[in-house]
Amino acid sequence: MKISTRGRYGLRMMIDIAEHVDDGPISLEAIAERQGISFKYAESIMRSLVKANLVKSTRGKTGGYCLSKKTNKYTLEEILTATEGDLYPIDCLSCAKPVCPKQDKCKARKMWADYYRIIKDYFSSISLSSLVGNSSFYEDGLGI
Amino acid sequence: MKISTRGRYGLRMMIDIAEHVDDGPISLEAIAERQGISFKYAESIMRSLVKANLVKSTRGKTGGYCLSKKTNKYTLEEILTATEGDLYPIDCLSCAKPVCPKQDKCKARKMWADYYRIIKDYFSSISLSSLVGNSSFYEDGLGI
DNA sequence: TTAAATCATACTAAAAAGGTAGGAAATAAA
DNA sequence: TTTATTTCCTACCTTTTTAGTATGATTTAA
Repeated sequence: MKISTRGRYGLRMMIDIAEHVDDGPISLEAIAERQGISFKYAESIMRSLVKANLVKSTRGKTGGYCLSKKTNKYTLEEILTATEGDLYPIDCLSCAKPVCPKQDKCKARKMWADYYRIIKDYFSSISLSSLVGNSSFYEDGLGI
Repeated sequence: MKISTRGRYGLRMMIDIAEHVDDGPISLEAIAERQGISFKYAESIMRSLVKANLVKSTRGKTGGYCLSKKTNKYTLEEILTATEGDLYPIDCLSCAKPVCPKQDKCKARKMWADYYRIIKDYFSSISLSSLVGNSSFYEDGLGI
């Protein structure tokens, strides 16, 4: 039930970029430094964020990373999914996984499905912007 | 973010006992057999349930396990905590763990704390009885 | 041309998950 | 009282995942 460091660090890295959004491309070295994450590990997490199109990279000297949209357009759901993988509590809820043979008789399945819906809705309801700066979270909603 | 097999199997074992609550002590062999869990692994999970006082055991011939209270008095929160460990998404929310030095500056902490509250409330609101038999979950509430 | 940045692949170590083995202790029934 | 059947206990093993590292190629502004 724990979230991994990839998810936690990835979110912090996104917050870091968001807080320096006016400084042009942010180098990974700066992000890793500020966040206290090793450069190499941060690099591997950042690649997940790039692949998910959550950040844009520019290579070469003065290169770095910047956001691909406004901070209030990001949900934690997409950030966590990109870094952590899907949010299913159990694999058999995923269409991508083989169907559980006991599915029809399973007494717990609906409970897990409802649980998934709740946490997905929660993370979808929180924008990156609500975690940035001094905004004390929940102050501003998504899309504002 | 995945729940482990201990949590899932533990819950199914509890459901199994609840469904055979009138048959006297239920042997682990019968439970493991019905649930398709290896005897030895089921044994290790069951010990967690016994230690948490969720089930009572009787040893010797004709021994087995039975519930220590009525099925509608169990919440999934206590069953999952017993088998899975605490439900904190991140360790630094736990009093038992060392305090995070960045705690005060952490932009994500409140979000994680709220998340924890939501999932804890969810599991606390669901009784074991609501997963037992043909009751299609949510039909009966806790304490009914 | 070069320094500074990302990109890409592969690898390793530690921890957690998942599961097993063997035997001691208790108890009802023969 | 013996025996079969059950739980209890400790220790161990294997596999998977997590967390992190190493090396070098590629890109690009200065």
